[in-house]
Amino acid sequence: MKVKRTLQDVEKKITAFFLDNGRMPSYSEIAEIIGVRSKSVAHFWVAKLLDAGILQKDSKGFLTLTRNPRALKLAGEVCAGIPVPAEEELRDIVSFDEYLVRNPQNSFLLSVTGDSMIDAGIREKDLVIVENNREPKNGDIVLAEVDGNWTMKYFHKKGDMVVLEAANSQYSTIMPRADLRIAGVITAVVRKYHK
Amino acid sequence: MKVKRTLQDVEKKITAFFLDNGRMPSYSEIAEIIGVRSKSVAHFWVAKLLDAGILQKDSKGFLTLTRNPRALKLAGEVCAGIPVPAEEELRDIVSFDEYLVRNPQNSFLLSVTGDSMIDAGIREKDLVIVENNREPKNGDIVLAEVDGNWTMKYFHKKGDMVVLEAANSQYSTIMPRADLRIAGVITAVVRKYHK
DNA sequence: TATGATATAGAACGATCGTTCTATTGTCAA
DNA sequence: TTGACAATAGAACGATCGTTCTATATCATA
Repeated sequence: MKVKRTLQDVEKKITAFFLDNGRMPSYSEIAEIIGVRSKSVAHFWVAKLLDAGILQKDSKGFLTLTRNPRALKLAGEVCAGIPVPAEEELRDIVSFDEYLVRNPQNSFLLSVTGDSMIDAGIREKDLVIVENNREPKNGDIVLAEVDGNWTMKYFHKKGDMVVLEAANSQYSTIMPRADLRIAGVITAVVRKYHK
Repeated sequence: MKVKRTLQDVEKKITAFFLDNGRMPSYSEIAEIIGVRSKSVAHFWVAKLLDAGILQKDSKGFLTLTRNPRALKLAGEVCAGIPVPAEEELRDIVSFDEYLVRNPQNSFLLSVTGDSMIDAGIREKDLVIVENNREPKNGDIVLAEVDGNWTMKYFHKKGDMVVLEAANSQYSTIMPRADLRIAGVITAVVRKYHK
């Protein structure tokens, strides 16, 4: 009933602990989760992981994960034959939370209803991230109150005239009166298949 | 030059530390970041935050943040007048990383080129999350190699016959031969405006 | 001004931390 | 079988942790 412990095993268990608890385990806890009774054994394995570059220590000597455990690999690294986007921006995506939301305090989520933005690729049940306290620019998609209903429209401003335009030919362009209320600007769209 | 310290000030500084360092600060560090010289002062303020429910302690006594600092508010809580989706699923979204990616190890990112899925709301420069090691079902969008090119298509299987269909009327339906390669199933789409 | 509440400083305490040491066990190749 | 190395156990150490204490400074209000 002997099991051979590998670097990957230990890494996975520490990563799992981090994801579960939101912090790194102490050496006592590492000993516990890898199934040994001595802290020095945990120290022994952590030294290996540090040596392999899988773990790091920050400036205060605390253990940290070298790579974001939720980071996704890029296509080019995974599957030869798939064209590599090679966009520099992509290399920095380690967290969708950071990538999608610039200003968490001033943003909120909205589940899309209706088809007024279908031609812009925004569909029913998509989630949109709306950021308030942001000045809409021409061509932005905004969340606005029109005739008592909240909808999403393209925003255009010509001089002092504001025009709200749907991305759906079945809707007509709207030129609201003074009581226009704009709740925010859509900064991102996410859609999940396979719930 | 006296500044009045408030609960919100301290909360913000601790949250900022957590976001920067990926861990909670020690009491010494809290004293440092709020600008006092004594650990007991940090303890004094942490006690207040614990009392207010802004901070918590986990089972081991370690400080943790009560709420995810990156979590987005739901529309209904933020802006009265905006229709509340009231979908139960929405209440659990605290992290896009967790929400979008079920299986980080077997998923990768791809930047979309081409317009073959435009009618499915997947546009050029969108990011799609592709999960391999998943059996495609009818109606799924898959990443497949067709005639030496990688494209995204709807997947349909009728008996033993596999049909790949674009979501763009300008493309014809493809019924590949035996050398069909499917790299994975698209599980999510994200689009960011305002880079 | 007097008084109480609030906020800060600094010292002290036991507990736990990370680290290091010795000793023992297990594994595999010579 | 034997020797070399890897892996584990357990004890010990100083350092830092979180906590608690007393004492002082600041502020609002009576």
